[in-house]
Amino acid sequence: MTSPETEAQPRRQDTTAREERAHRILDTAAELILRWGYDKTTIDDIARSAGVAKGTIYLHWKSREALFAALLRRDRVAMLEEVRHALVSEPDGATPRALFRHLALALMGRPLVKAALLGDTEVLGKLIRLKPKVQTSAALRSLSGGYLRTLRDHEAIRTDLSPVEQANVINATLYGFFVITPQMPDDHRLTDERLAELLAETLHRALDSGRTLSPEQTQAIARATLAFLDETLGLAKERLRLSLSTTDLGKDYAR
Amino acid sequence: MTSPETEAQPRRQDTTAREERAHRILDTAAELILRWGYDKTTIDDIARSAGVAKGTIYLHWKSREALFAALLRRDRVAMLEEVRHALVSEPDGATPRALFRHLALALMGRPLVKAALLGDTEVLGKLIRLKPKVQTSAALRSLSGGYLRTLRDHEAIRTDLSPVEQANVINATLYGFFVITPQMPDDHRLTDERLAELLAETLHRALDSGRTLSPEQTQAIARATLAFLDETLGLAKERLRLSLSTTDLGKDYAR
DNA sequence: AGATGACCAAATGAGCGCATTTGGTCATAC
DNA sequence: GTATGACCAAATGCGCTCATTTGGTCATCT
Repeated sequence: MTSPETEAQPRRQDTTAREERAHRILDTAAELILRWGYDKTTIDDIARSAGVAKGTIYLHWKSREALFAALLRRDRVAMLEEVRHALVSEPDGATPRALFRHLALALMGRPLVKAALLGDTEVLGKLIRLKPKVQTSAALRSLSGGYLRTLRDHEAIRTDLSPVEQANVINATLYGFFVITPQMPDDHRLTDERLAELLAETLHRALDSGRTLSPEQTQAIARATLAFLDETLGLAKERLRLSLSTTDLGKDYAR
Repeated sequence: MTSPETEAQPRRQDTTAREERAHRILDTAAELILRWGYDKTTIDDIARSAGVAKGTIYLHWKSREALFAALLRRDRVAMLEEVRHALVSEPDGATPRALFRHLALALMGRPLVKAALLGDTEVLGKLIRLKPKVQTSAALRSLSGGYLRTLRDHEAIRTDLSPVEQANVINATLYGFFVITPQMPDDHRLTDERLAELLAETLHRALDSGRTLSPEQTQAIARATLAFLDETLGLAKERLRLSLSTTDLGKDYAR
């Protein structure tokens, strides 16, 4: 017997090849959106550049918007993984400071994520212009939530500032460094590494409690930091999965 | 003898009344530009609201653009004077930290100066859109120049960061606090006073050398801080004077 | 002289028609 | 089942017109 439809997995041809194609399409989309911006990047362009027919793209995503959502999400996951990798290789261990530094550095190398964070209409065009709502995504929310509290509980950061105040400082500083960079006069421009270092140091000085931590506490902080990162990463991965799965061409991409 | 034209001052009627009228016009312009934005605020509107004829406005400024330049400059001078006043009344004396705090607070109360600083096209419209050049005005330049060096020389601020790096930190942080504020979710919003305090403290921690200064050094810092402020203020006043003098309807308003 | 507002050239903006493009579908081919 | 591209309704962009508005001037009045 051939047992035609009792397959657990709905048999689809070469799942790997499908995924590869999806990524190829996203690669092309990334290239085009960075060159021409969202508004001027058409599905036809992407299909042609990726060497597939237009219809094929709609076998992967239900709309143009969904494709770009997937693109953004993929980039975000890649960035977070990059951060995670750098963080575990960090000699000092996973300190908040190291987290900020690697996060900043990774962000600078991801123009798409950066554009999304800054709400850059130049690149993201109407994708943003029409919904400037959810920008401050769940990431920062959850950051100002759980992680900050944990750091406070361990007295790794100051307790004389409320979590809301600390979130403001973090947001503002992070944001400021990214907005100001491209518009500094040439003779004031620093390397990405230096900027990331300065940003991390500024936040460190702004928030650090200054007290010397016991090895146990340091360990706990490192664990919490990685846990926070993994949580964020997991969430981002889940979102990405939704954006890539064929079965579920969900219509919700709230960033 | 009536000595008709040997008067030293070219006799013009009631200089005071003229100035008052100029300010009344600027007041109306300020109100209108904040309500409707630069693009939608017409000379006719201003004239009508200020109770003068359109021609009269052109007795004060040679163009619409010149009028708004005067407006910006007047606001900047007022803001700097406000800062100066707050700074000399400061119990701690004129520390850089107090300077930043008062500057931030004053800035928050001056939507026009803030809009100019942030390049807010919503308010300033084409006035900015056409010349996004000179934005980072001479103020910040001279700040990163003379004043920072003085602070370094007195070892009031760290010497392990270059002036350029310090300028980046200051710019980014300042900028970040202002950009992020309006777009924070409601439950994360702080008062202007608290924000200014946080900003000043963040910069203080980021830049301060941490060493205890002798009374003489403190004095020197205070003097330098006030001197810097006065220098900036003097420059701003000079610019404003050019924007208000009838004799010289100069065409240069490079911010 | 100082102030005014009618006046004008230029800019702006709304509306319209038309050609092209674009996102998305689906009958067809493999 | 999978991929394709011809196909279509809708959107976009462009050129144009026409009416209104607007910045700026200047003859006139005070």
